[in-house]
Amino acid sequence: MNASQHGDDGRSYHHGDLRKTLLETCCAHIASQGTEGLSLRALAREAGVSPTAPYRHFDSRHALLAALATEGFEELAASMRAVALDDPVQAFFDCALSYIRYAAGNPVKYHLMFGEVIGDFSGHEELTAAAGDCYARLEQVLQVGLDSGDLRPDNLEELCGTVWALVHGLAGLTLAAQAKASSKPIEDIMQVPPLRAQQAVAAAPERAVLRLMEGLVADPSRLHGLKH
Amino acid sequence: MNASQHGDDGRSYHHGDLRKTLLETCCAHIASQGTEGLSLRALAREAGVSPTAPYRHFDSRHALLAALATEGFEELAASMRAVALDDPVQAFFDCALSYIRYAAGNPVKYHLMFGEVIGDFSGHEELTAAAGDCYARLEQVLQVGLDSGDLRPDNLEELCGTVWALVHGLAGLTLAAQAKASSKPIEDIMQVPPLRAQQAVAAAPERAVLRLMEGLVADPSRLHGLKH
DNA sequence: CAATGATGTTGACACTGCAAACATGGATGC
DNA sequence: GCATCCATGTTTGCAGTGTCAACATCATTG
Repeated sequence: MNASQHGDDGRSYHHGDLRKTLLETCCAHIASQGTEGLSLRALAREAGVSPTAPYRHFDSRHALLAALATEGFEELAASMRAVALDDPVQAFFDCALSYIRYAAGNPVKYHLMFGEVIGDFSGHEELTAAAGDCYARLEQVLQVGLDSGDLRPDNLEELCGTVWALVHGLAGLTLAAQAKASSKPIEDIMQVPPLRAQQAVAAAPERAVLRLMEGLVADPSRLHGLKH
Repeated sequence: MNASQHGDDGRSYHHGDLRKTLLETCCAHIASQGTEGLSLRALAREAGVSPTAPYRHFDSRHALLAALATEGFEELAASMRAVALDDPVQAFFDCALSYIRYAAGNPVKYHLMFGEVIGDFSGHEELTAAAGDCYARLEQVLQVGLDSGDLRPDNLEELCGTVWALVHGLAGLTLAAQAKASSKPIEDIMQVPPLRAQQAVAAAPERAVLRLMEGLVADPSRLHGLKH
C-alpha cells in the first residue's frame, strides 16, 4: 500500500514522483474543467506517462479522488483543532467559521470531500477516519459549550446535526458565489439560490452563523463581543 | 401506471411512450444504482429500444437528467406554494418543512435538483425558471414575516440565504439518514456526519428548524404554538 | 553483481456518448 | 383513397473511457 520509503525526496524511478504529480494535475483539472469529464487517461497524458500508469498508484479512478478528499479532511480537521476551547461561545463561532473558510479556500477538495463524487466512503479507511475526526471536533466544541452552560441545554447529536447542516449549507453557498463570481463556474455546486442571495451570504457568513447562535446560546448578548 | 392514452405529451409511435418510459427507468436506475454508472444506452436497453433511440427525445444525457430535475422543481414549487401565508411564523415553519419533506419523499429528484450531477443550469431554460420559482416562494414567505414584524428586522437576502442553507443542509442529512437506514446506499449524499447525528436530525427536523427560528423570530414564545 | 520488486508500457476488451445516414409508419393534405 | 411528410426508431461508426493482463525497466538491496 504505502510506497514512500524510497527516498524522502520525491525523485525516484522513471517519472520522478508520479503519484504527487497525478494528485496535483487532478486538482488543477477539476478546478478548470469540473469533475465530470475528468479521466485518468487525460491525467496520464498530461503527466507524460502511458494511459495505465496511474494504476500503479491508485487502484481506480475512485481511489485517486478519495486520496484527494482524505488530504482535505486532514487539513480541515487540523484547522478545526486549531481553535482554542477556553471560551466555548467563541470556540463555537471560530469552529464554524474555520469550516466555512476552509471550504472557501479549498473549493476543489471541499467539493470532493462533501460532494457526491466519491459516493461510498466504505473501503477507504483513511477517508472515513479523517472525516470522522472533523465531525468529532465539532461535537467536542459543542459538548464543551453544553457542559459549561454557555449553550442552552440541548441534545448533543441533534444540536451537532443542526449546526453542521447550517455550516455546510453556508459553505456551499459561499463556494457557489465564489465560483460564479470568478466568472468561470468551474465547480458547479449549488445552482439554486440566485446569485444575489449567494453573494449576500458569502459576504458575511459570520452573520449567518450568528443568526443560528442567537437561538442556541444561553446569553445572546455575549455574541456581540465575539472576535471575528 | 399504464399509459394507453395519447395525450399531448406522449405519442404512441413505435415504442408507445418512450420519453416517459425513459424518465421512469432513469429514476429507478438512479434509485437502485446511483447516478454514477448511469448510461443512456443502459436505459435504452432496459426499454427495449436501440442504443441511440433516446436521442430522439433528449439532446444528451445531460438533458435527460435536467428534465427530471425540472419536474422536481415544479413539484417542490407547488408544494411550497401550498402553504398558507396568513400566519407568517407558521408559514415560515411550514415552508421549511415542506422543503425537507419533499426531499425526503423524492430523494432521487432532489438529488438531481441540488446535486452536482447536472452542473450547469444555463441552457436549460425551464430548469432555471422552475428553480427560481422555488426560491422566490421562500423569499416571499420571509418578506411577509419581515413586513408584519413577526420576524426581527433583517436583510432579506442574507436571511433567505441563511434559511436556505440550513434547510438544504437538513434535507441532505435527512436524505442521508434515510438512504443508509434503508440499507441501500443508493443515493450517497452526505457521508460525513456519523449515522447517529443524521438519524437524530432526521427524526425531528422540526426541532432543527425551530432552533434557527428561535433567533429570527421577534417573539420566540410564539414558536410553542406552531402546528406540526 | 545479480536478484527482486516497485514502477511504467503495450495491447486488448467491453463499454460509453454522440453524430449521420437510413428505415418506418401514423398524421395530414389533396 | 392516396401520396406525402415528419416524428420516431435503427444501424453504423467514431473517439474516448476504465480496467485488466502480460511485458519491460531499473533503483535498491542481499
